Amino acid sequence: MEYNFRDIEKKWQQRWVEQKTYQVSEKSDRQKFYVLNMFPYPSGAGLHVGHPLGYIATDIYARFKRLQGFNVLNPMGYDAYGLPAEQYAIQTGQHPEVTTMQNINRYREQLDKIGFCFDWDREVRTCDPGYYHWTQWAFQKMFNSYYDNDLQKAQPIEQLISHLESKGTEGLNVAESESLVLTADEWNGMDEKQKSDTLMNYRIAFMGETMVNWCAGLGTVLANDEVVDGVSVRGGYPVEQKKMRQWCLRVSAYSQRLLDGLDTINWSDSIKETQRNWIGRSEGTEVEFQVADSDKHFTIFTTRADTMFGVTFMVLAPESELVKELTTPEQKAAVEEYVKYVAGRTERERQIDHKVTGVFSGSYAINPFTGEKNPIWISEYVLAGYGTGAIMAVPAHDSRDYAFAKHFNLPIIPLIEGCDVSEESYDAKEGIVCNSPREGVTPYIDFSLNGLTIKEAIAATKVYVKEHKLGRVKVNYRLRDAIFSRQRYWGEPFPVYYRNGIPTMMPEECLPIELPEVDKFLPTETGEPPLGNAVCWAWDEANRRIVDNKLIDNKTVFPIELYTMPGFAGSSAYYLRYMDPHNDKALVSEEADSYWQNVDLYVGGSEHATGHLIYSRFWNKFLFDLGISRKDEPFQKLINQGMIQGRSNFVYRIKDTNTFVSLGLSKGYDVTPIHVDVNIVSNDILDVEAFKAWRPEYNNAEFILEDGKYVCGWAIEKMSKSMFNVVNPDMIVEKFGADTLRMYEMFLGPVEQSKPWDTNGIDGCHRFLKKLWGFFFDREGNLQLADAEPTKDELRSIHKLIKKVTEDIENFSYNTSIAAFMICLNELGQLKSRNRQIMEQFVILMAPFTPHLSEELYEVLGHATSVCDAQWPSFNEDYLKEDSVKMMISFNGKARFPMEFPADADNASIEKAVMENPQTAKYMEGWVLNKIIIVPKKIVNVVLKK
RNA sequence: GCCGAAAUGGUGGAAUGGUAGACACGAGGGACUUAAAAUCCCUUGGGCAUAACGCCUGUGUGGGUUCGAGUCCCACUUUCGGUACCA
Repeated sequence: MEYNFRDIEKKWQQRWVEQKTYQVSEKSDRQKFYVLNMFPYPSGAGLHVGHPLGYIATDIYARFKRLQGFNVLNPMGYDAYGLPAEQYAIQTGQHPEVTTMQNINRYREQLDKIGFCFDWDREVRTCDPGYYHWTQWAFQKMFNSYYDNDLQKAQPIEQLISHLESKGTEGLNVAESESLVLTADEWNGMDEKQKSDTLMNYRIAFMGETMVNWCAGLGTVLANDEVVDGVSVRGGYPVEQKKMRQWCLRVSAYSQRLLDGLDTINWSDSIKETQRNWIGRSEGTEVEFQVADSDKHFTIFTTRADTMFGVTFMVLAPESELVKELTTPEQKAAVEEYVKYVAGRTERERQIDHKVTGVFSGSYAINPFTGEKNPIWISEYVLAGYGTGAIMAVPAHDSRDYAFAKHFNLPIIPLIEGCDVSEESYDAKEGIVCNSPREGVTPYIDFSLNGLTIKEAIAATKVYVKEHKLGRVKVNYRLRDAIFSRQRYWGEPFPVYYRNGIPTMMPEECLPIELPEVDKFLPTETGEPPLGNAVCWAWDEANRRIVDNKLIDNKTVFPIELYTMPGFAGSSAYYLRYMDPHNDKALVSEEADSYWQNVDLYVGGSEHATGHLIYSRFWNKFLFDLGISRKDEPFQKLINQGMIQGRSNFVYRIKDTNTFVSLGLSKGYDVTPIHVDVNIVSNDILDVEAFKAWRPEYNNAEFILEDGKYVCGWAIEKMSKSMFNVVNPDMIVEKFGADTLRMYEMFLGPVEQSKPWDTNGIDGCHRFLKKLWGFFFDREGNLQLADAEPTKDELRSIHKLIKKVTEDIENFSYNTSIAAFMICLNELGQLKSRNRQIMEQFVILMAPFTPHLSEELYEVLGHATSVCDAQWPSFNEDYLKEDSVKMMISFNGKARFPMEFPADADNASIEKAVMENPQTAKYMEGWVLNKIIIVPKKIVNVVLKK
């Protein structure tokens, strides 16, 4: 009887739904296990074979854990807000909700065919009001919180307000945009608007006037991780820097906790390292510089405090507030022109050419160590957003300062003994300090670094600076606050209205504030975001509801925020929502949260390292501070599945003809390689007739064949429609079945590794499943199992498998456990085994990989319950013991011949047997025995000397 | 530039410091069949042999540690990710 995978898979998929096999509840005595995939954005193109890779890996682990007795949560949902749906809406007028729902349905259809054990009752969609209710809610909580640096924790804003009321900013150690100094009287004397503006300096969700990545092509601002190489990740439009009023999240407040938390979680070193770099902690010193002939002063940040004596000029960022202040009247025109030039440069231009540009401000700063007057320059190589936006330049020991000094002919003072700075700067942090101060120069201060190592010099300078109140030790982080508003339609609306220009939160009980309908998805004619097109988008404060715009009177009816939230808003806490997805009273109930805790295993691509995986950790830490989330870190273990690349095929057309020449013969011709649809190529052999039918222009194509076949070339490229190398999982399921697809995707190689999809090898897995089927049934369909007690050989074979598969699944080494299945089945085949007990264990071991087939065979074996509720077999070491062991005899490390010994042979008897073996004498000729090294069950190495 | 990962047959990939190339694909040969499909068996890193199934060589390159190195150490080359005027 044939292995009819179509009927089997259909039958079990139906039964799983009917019997709610995958429904889980937190009301369980069993230990919990939470596995999670990064939920997909449902794109219009549907799933290709690369998408399910991570889902299958997770599914196998989830099923394995369930068989081991855990109560496993394995949910799935959709990250449904996003740009592509909106772009499509702008082009076609189709509402993004309509296309999004279509795409979701298509995804679901495709996912259902692969046989996942998702609990679909827990599905979430970020665009669902019941879901984004809690996104809005969290935003309001962030608005109403500030970050206390002493407690390292978010606190209610009311506490800060009462502090300001009684003490002003005195004794305040909190995360802030800029450090303000206020007395209690000053605070109490402020009007409502001033107070609101001041609090924005402290709120965790705040409105700030900041430099943003403005993408004109998309008509919106973007977060740093959404910009790569100066262009937008989506669409590749140029991005420029622009100062705009935006909602921001004070992610930077959590920098240290985000850094420290990395040590407590089980993620790959490379991802942790990427996050550490992104957070970019740097310990340094802030030093005050007095401006010459003026009472003005400013602060710089440096990690090289040891180089104070080598400063020859100062540099300000062109966007710095200091520029205006320090420019002298004579230089005003030149500086203004330069600032204008820099403003006109896009991010991309700045990144591509590092041109040395700059202008002199006219002012000088007094070096507190040397007393020298250093000219203050303005240059784009200093960034406004990092440190203080001002630096001290030490051209001898910083390559950027060096290039600048060379270009503008500024002095260069070497500070390390023996370093040569005639051609380039000496950036290394090694050597002995000299010229600090220089010989022959009257010391300005009583302080010398000469003779110290750089490390010592940095430490000594820090102490000096602190003691003499010249500055302070400071830790800087590269991590920036996240820009949290987007000028788009298809996102979560802000639950905020403007009460006389003051951003005001709508009452918590009124959430969710639903996304209004608009007739156009483009910005309004006056340049407002798309929500400006909404007719019904005003807040009636008294009646606490949304009303028509026309009613706005700014007395009782006020305008509502037109911005929407960015993509990461909805994806930051979705793992909590899965625990309790239908709760309309809370993000997650205490009961569900304390049972499920956090995600034990998270699987997704490493491209989210500096985006989602930072935001999510931040968001979770905030909720942890609020007592909502139980764990400080949301994802305990992270596996980054590799990308599935495409394997493209090429045909070779001889130039200016319609003749195609096979790969092996193409060298003799002048040919153009042309991508050909991989679906009409099999094992690199082109289906010539299908090719002719593929495109009209190939109707009358001619071919030069080799051995009667047309062999195609191939290359590994990104999987994309334009390369004709997209392989769809539905087609594979249709042809080979879901179990084969699941198995083959895992057989391709380690989950974490990127690899090309090659349909060619799938036959091997399919054949294996057919073979397994053949173990149960003969040609006529009669069950051919024996009820006998298993033999020793059978037991050894299956227990070897149990051991291997159990260990491999724990290590996500799925490809090797599949190999083990194949080996075991071959062994059982050689033993002519049809033992019922053995096969039952085999079927259970296979269940995570091939759930449909395992269910069917489990039923055939006479079980009325699902194989999901079977018990994972445990192995017995006793069965693994062999009667005899084969060992390789080697001489001086070179393997020579094998010998067999009784399993319990001791070293002495092995040595004796080896030395008595006639072959040994041959290899020992001309040598003297030195020693014999015996590696149990592996090798006997006879070490010889002359 | 900096950080990270990797490099093994025609291909995907296996190898707690212990017979390198498991398992699979592909390829070649054979069996069954009128034929094809399906299935099964044999061979398959390279070279030299094939009278003697034996010898040599082989995991990016060059060194080192070790009785023994794909694996550990040092230097280099290449590839792929990430990141970048972050002071």
